[in-house]
Amino acid sequence: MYQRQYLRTEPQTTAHLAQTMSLLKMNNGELIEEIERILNENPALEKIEEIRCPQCNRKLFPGQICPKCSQPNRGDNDDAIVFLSPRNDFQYQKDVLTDDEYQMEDFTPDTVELPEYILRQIMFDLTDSEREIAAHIVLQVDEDGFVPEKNASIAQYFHVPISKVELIRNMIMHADPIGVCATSPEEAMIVQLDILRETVELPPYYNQMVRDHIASISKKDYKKIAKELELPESDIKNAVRFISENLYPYPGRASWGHSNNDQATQKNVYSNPDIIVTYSNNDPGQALMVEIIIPYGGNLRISSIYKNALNESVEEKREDLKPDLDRANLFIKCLQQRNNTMRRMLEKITKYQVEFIRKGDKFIHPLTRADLAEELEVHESTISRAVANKSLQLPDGKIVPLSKFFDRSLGIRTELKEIVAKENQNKPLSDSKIAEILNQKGYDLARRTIAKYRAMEGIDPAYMRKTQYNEPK
DNA sequence: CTATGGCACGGATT
DNA sequence: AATCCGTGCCATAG
Repeated sequence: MYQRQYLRTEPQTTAHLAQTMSLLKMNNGELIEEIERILNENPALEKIEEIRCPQCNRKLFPGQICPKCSQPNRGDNDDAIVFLSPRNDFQYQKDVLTDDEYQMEDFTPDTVELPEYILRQIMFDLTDSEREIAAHIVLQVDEDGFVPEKNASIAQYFHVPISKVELIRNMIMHADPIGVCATSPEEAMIVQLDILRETVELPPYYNQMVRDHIASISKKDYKKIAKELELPESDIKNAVRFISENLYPYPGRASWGHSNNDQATQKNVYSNPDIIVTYSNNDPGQALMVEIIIPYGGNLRISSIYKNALNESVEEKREDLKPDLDRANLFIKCLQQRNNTMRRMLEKITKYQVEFIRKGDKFIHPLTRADLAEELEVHESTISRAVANKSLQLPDGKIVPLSKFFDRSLGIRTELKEIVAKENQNKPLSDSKIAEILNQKGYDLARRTIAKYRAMEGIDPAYMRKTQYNEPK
């Protein structure tokens, strides 16, 4: 049985190989576009609307996991059940920015293109007159991602009720980047919280903290907040950590704090994930469910009409039809290939990184694409492509690039963050001191490297951390 | 003199 | 072959 699977994954022809490779490096957003393109262009391929299991072709309800095919994978991996999920209730935006684009250093939100980018996402849900209003709002967006003009004044300008403007602005704010065109950082962050709530449970007081206490948060005056909300200070600290890790006050910049350390929050990418990891039954004690989202609206098939046409047609016409048929066949095969590779890869990754998924950044194991390639008996570049551009949602709701699983320094960086968080604010640790501590813990690192990690995490140098404390203004 | 950031080199990774 | 990453050296600021 091992044999059979091996044969199925091994490409047979060069055309097969080339197409599989190009499909492999696409994320779901791109894949949808590609499928649409092929559907339009090739009459031999058709889409059937009901959802079927991509492996055994059994009919499924929307969102249902194939009961048959999720089972066999269980044997070789107790920690995670990896399966392909043919959801079509997932709305993908075609032009979401991939993680890599967010990470690119020279990527700056382009003030010319951002408005268009936003408009395209909401265009189809609006009437003509509403589009005009939306355009008016979006075109005013400043480089931080805000539109300060009040709804009331916009309403007056267009002679429409305020509620209508509110509705439209709300739609804009829910588009990517989330919170864009809000009037203030607070408003943007509230919207981001709402969106996060769709996948994660959050205490209700988070909203209040964002709305009323941003000033105190940036001053690190947790006591004041704790007092006003009548909550223990530890809760507040957790909340602040969550807020600073998951929300970004300037939707146009997509980063916290000042522009010089853009790297700091690159991990917060809001787009639809290609893979979703959850605990089965939402119980952290149970196995991980790894859901690889496959974005067909239904399955792809060779069109039966086309098949009949081919059989009934005369000899010379058959010559014309054959290439289409072959291409369609090939495409379907390549998609299966892609799915299979993704599944095999995810099985290994999740097994190897269970601790990281369950317990957090600190427990990440070192892993290189080369190792994985060897184990799966595929070429390194196959893994590279399979990892590229994909995003994965962790059980806690965070969406991270799949490449995070290969981050060599993440473990050390979180260790570093903890050290800094615990340090005495009056005598901050210098880089060399931190290096010493880390060396004692068994990490072999140079002082210079600490400085780099600090910058990555957006932590200020020691002298800055000191003065910050007793300087209110 | 100490702490830190910029530049650049070489080895590993993709 | 291109890119990323850790590190050493040096200039600068306090």
